[in-house]
Amino acid sequence: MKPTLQAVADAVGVSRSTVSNAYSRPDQLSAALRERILDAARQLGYPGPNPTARSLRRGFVGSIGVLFTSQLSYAFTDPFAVRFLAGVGAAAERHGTSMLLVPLPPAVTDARQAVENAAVDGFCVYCVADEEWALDVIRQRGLPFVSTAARDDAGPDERFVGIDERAAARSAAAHVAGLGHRRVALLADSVRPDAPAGPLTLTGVDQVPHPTTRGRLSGFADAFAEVGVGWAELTLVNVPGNSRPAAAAAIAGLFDQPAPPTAVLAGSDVLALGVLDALAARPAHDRLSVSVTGFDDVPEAAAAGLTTVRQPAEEKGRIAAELLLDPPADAAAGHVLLPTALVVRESTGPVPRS
Amino acid sequence: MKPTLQAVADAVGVSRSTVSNAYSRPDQLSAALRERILDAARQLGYPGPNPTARSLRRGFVGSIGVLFTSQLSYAFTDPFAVRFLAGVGAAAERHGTSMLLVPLPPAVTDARQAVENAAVDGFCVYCVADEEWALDVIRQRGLPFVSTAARDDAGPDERFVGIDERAAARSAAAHVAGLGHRRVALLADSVRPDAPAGPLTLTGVDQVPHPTTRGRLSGFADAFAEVGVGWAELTLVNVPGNSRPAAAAAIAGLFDQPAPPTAVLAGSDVLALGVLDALAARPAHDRLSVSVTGFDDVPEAAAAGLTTVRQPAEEKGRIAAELLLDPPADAAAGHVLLPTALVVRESTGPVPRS
DNA sequence: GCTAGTCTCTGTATCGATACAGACTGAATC
DNA sequence: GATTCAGTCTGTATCGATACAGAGACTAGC
Repeated sequence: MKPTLQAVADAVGVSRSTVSNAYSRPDQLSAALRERILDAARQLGYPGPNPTARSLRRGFVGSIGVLFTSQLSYAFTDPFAVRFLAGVGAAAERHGTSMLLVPLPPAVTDARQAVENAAVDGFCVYCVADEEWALDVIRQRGLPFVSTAARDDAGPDERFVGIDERAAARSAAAHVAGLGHRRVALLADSVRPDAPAGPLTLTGVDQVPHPTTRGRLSGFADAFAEVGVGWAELTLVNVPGNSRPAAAAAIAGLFDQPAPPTAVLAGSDVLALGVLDALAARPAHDRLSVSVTGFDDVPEAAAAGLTTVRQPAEEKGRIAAELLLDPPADAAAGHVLLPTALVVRESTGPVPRS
Repeated sequence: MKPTLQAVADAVGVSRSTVSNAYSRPDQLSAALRERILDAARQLGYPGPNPTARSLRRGFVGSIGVLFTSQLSYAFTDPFAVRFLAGVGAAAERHGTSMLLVPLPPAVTDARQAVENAAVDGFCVYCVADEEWALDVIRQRGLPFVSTAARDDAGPDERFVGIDERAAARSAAAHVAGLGHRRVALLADSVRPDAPAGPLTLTGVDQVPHPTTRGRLSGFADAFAEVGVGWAELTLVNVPGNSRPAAAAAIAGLFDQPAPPTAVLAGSDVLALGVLDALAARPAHDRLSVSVTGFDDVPEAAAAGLTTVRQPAEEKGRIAAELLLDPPADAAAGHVLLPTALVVRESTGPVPRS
């Protein structure tokens, strides 16, 4: 058994408080005694104050949780998520705070427990799918958090960093619409919680529970409504999970239909790259005639010539962590909107005449 | 103030133990009482057992630390490190364990503290630079750990997962030597703790403190010794920090010398890609005539046509976490050597005649 | 009717530290 | 010589839970 503070105190013949002070408040005792104590501690093999006990007594932990409302493994697969993490890490580094990555089991009950058990001082919630339950747990625990999705029911003191999803998505769709495309597929991750992969019919975009996805799909719809293409005429495709293979699989059947889409608007670059993968496996005709857009502008998008919407990834993470670690006094400053930009590359072009 | 277990116990009129059992050991009380307790807890807004207090009492935390002996920000910049993390994450996910990423301040004293204060049950130490001090702290704390660098002074029960660095590096160097190269530069991160960027003279490879770097440089040297090129004839170049720009900057001056190297062997893909960046900024002649090899085989290496040594990144992370989370009974099984393979691409070719 | 055994629930000790009020000492001030 | 004060150190209460031994009540078995 490792010795405790008490053991060191006994060895030196001082009180426990004094040993504690030797570690945590050196100004509270003479330098000589402090040296004697640290020497004795070394000699006994005392590992230093127990971090858990310290946290309990002090009332804070010194680490923040990062929550991905999807399998943790996905987080490392999506370059955007990785850049986001890098941003959080940079801010954490500056504050001397650690980051706890909490994997969420698939079953909601277990996932709730995971969030309940996380020893952290607050959460950065990176929103992928439906995370309302996670926010509930965090609120219940009374912990502060920063979300990356704008939610209507957000309380006044709930912090947020993100983009105007709807306007950003609209810019991409307007570009595609401007190129003449009218038969269009919209591709998104987890449109509905338990929907299967592939085409999905919804009466309206308001049926999409996740605010980020809903925002992007709304933006897409806006731009097409403007050129006379209604929601019902757009093909909505669900992908369960934000990964290239999943997107490729979900979209595959679409191009064999009688009147296939001439453009695919994806809710993320990872999905869009999956679409390009699927197209690459098809005859050259398809490959060249279908326009594809993504969202995020990850490094791979540039390499693939993907038209996409750029949003600042690292900054998003950095700001999320900073909003969490030193909250602005002004509530309005707790709500940060980042700029986006449409990046046009080779993956979009005019509708081919056929 | 949030209510505690005691508050719930008082409200229901039972003992604290019983409330605790309602959460942690449902089989210890009747279903009816349990429901009553949980109801009361809901009503009072009790956030559930405090994770810190629970950890203290139970004696374990339920999370493992991942230590990068470099700025945490770098970890997200190196695709190999990201894949490693993904592997750790996958294993952690299966075990229901969280991952704590601990940023290390530049000053060693502060860094030691960071490791001392981390509330974790053990560490995966991803080795980049010198981390002997970190291992000391971990040993002092009596925590288990898994290292990715083979060290000579490792105790019998110290776990390890890695590759035969020397043999792997040798295979790359032998390939380059076989192509006829004799004027060669070796590029590595943090060859010596405080050495500046650029060429560095060492009397021998044994002067390199970090075991991984030493292993790789030894392997490079082995292959060239075999074709009659001694250590003194090789140009050793130090890069402070494992990043593309740092590598590009460190190597830049080399090609303006009278007899520039015809090949550069880098200790990692990130460094090698930096060398390619530097070459891309030079006249076509240089670009085409210098052979470059990397190490790791990150996805970007394939895209860049980089000849490199492949090692399984995710598996390394996964196995590291598994060795930590359920240690093999047999000590020998705690020492895992992964396979490597030389991947020849376009970045290496015969020495140009000039 | 008595002993055993099972279910529930309680009470006390404990995990390992930090906070805070106060005691003591010796020097400086008037 | 009394007062003040800074500098050190101690003692007790506390952070919020879980472990474990054991007390009662109740059912079974003989």
